[in-house]
Amino acid sequence: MKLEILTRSENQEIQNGIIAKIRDLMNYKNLEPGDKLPSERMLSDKFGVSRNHVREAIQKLEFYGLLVSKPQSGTFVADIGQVAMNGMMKDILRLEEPDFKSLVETRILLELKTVKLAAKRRTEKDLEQMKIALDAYSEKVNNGEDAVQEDLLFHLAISKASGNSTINTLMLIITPEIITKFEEHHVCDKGLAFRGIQEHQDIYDAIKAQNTKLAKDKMKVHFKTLYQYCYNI
Amino acid sequence: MKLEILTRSENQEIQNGIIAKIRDLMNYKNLEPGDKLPSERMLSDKFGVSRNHVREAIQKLEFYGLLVSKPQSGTFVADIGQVAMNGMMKDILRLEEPDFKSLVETRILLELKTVKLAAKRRTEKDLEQMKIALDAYSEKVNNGEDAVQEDLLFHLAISKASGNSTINTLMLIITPEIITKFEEHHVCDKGLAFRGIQEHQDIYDAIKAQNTKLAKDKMKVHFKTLYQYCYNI
DNA sequence: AAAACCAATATGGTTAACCAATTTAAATAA
DNA sequence: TTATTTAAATTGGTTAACCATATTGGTTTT
Repeated sequence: MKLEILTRSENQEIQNGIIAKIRDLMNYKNLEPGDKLPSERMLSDKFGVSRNHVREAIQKLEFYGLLVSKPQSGTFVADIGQVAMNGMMKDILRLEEPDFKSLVETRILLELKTVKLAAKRRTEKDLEQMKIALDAYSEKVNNGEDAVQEDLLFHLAISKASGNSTINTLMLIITPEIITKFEEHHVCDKGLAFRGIQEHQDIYDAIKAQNTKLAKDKMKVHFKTLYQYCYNI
Repeated sequence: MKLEILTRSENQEIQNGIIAKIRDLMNYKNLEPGDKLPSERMLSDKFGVSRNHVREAIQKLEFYGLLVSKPQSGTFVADIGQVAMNGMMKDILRLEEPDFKSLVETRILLELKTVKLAAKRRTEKDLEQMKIALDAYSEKVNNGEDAVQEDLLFHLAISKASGNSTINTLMLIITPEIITKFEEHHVCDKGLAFRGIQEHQDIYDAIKAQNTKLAKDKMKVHFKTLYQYCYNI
């Protein structure tokens, strides 16, 4: 419970500590792109932490594209200059848990653009998938059940229809957070859900008709309540 | 070299395989939100893979918010329904390496909105940071050096000034990929870079003046060349 | 002197053993 | 029978040992 959160943030702290030490080392040694980092064992020894922690820190930096590990060879500085390296390190270290408002704001701005792309590029198969998600949502709502998941799945189907794999990935990253926060803040009441059926249908129709402007407008309507909620919190 | 990529994609494959097996197990056992997954040892035994692989797969699913691990207790299905669970699992398994076009497209749509937020919310400290990044860029370009990193750092400073932590995180995720692809595709020639100085200055001035519309327009100008390049590739 | 070869070393990745804490259930007391 | 205590088993996390291979330095051969 509370301990779990504590240890988790503690872990985050020591991992960030290691990342900071790696950054300092890279600056001190003036490591340039392509240069090799000391081995994981040396780093764990020098920093006085376990090799696993070093590995995890390196993997995180690898995720952000700052390092590249080659098996049986070493870990290398990615092809990114020292300035960008320091700047991104700083950002990564200051990464905070995204707040609800910024999540919703980002989702809205992403989806308003995504729905236009979807209307432009959707294939027949995309339409099928969206229809399935739409029906699943309607059924849940009509049965008086909670339908937050089906709601988000419909929106994910749209992002997939946008034909933009990056957007799809980003939506995938923020969606679970949104679901969690939605349920925390009790965003979706029954009335909202019922209205949602028609709104979803409108969006679907606009995408099917490949009417980009209408699709965006309908999405705007759909987000109206959420938008107000977001800016009054 | 090529082997490295091969083994990497192989790893990806077995990890995806494990994720698929976890999904099947969850469906077969009808696991609901809050239910406990079999222990890592049991899973590694049942699937015939090492416990580390199971752990990594679980951690990936944890990153996407589908599972929650509690120390000395177990791994639990997140508070997300079976429908959403299956949908997201499917998406995660089909995650592909983002292509250049979708990366650029996403960056443009994100930044056109971000710059407006930045113009609205920027603090004095944000301005300072942006100025530093701006000067660093100018200096590199005037010295005839490559300035892709400094360019991106300026844009990251904008996203930070937007006051939206989620956008900042997403930008942070796609930036390294963009840098890499830029250098692969040789997007930035000298002429472009020189023009970039004035364009950056214009954007900075607009943000400083808190003129949201102007800021967006100047950003559009800045992206014009990139935009064309992106849609003619 | 230069090139080719080989063994020794160093490296990231993998597997197995270990730990602290939590959960479970059995034993005991009421 | 029920409530309480306690000990054993289970769990995710951590540490240490192990593996296959790329790299390196020296040796030999041409």
